[in-house]
Amino acid sequence: MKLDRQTIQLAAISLLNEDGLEALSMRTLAKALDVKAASLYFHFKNKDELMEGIAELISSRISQRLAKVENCDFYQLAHILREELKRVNDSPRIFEDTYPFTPNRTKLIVLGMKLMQDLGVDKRHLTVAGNMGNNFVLSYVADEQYFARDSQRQMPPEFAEQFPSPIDLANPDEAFNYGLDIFIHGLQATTK
Amino acid sequence: MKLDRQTIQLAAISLLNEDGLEALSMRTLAKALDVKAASLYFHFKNKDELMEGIAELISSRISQRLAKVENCDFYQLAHILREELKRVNDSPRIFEDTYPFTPNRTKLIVLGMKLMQDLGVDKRHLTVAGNMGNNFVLSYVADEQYFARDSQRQMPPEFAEQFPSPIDLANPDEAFNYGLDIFIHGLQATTK
DNA sequence: ACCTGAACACCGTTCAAGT
DNA sequence: ACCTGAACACCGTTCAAGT
Repeated sequence: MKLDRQTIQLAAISLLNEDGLEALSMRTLAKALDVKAASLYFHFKNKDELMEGIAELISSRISQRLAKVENCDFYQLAHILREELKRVNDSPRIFEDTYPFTPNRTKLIVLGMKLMQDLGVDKRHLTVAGNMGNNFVLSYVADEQYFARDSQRQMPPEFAEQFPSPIDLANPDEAFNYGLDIFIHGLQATTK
Repeated sequence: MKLDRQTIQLAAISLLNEDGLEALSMRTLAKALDVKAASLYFHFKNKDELMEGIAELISSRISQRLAKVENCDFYQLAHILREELKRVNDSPRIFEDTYPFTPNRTKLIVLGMKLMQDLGVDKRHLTVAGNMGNNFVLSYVADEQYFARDSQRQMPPEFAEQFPSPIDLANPDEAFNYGLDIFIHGLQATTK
């Protein structure tokens, strides 16, 4: 078997999409690649570095898609970010768990802050606002994937009664836009 | 040794505050309690149930504090939530990983939604807005605790240059209020 | 240069057995 | 009722050894 970092990362993503993060071990990954676990350590220093590579790979996909968008605004960034995160099961957890300043991720962070500046956000607030926007999308996708996984563990019935037919994760696109609106209007309201 | 769920949960919180979540195993916890790992399974079905108990314990602390506040508004809920989460290292991760509808947590969710309704949020939007508010505080505390842990792994210097002297996690209280303002003003702007 | 066998020090969990 | 010994099936990681 001829391994390289790319094929290992892609195999890892396949496993994630089948069984989720907790089923992804160096051993199951090796087995999927028809290789021994120790071999992976020739290509990655450790599991953390592999996870970092996955986050970076996803970030590069996002960068590539963004490059094709002209006059990209913050809405489009948020939507593309969400879409690409959704393509990899448990990606929000992976992003939370890894070092964020790899090349393509840094590009995204810088772009996000630039687009916020275009929205009128003061320079002193950029890091907080950027973090908050990032956290919003990550948490949103995490909730979506959690919801998709356990259609069982829902709200207890007495609870559900109180909030009938809401715009919720059953209407995920609408709900995402609503959340995004809150954030963007909030940004603008606090900069005026 | 006379064990019960409370003492086990408190010992677990102590370990979290010393070495963080990844150092908390059933075995290290048992050792801290001067007992064997198998004993813990008399009191908790499994590790997940223990984690759920910890989240519920933190939620009960929050409930107790809130009970003493008269005319509680959404700001105060957010601040007390943040403060109590900060008392337990890696608590945001624990909240994300566990079933949310335990008794005291459910009380907090219902209260949060009520306070949002007071703010003028439409009933149809309550679940999304509630989730978003919850995610905001959890992510914020997670970032604070991450920042406090690795004072090393900072922004790379070329990056830091672009954003001089921001209101960021080095001014955590100010930054939290700024983020909270964004959220609340955004809520109000999208309900008008 | 790239992969493996074999080991090390861990995990969560179960369950018959002890008191 | 409450705890333990001993085991099972896993982890991530290392490293001498193979090709």
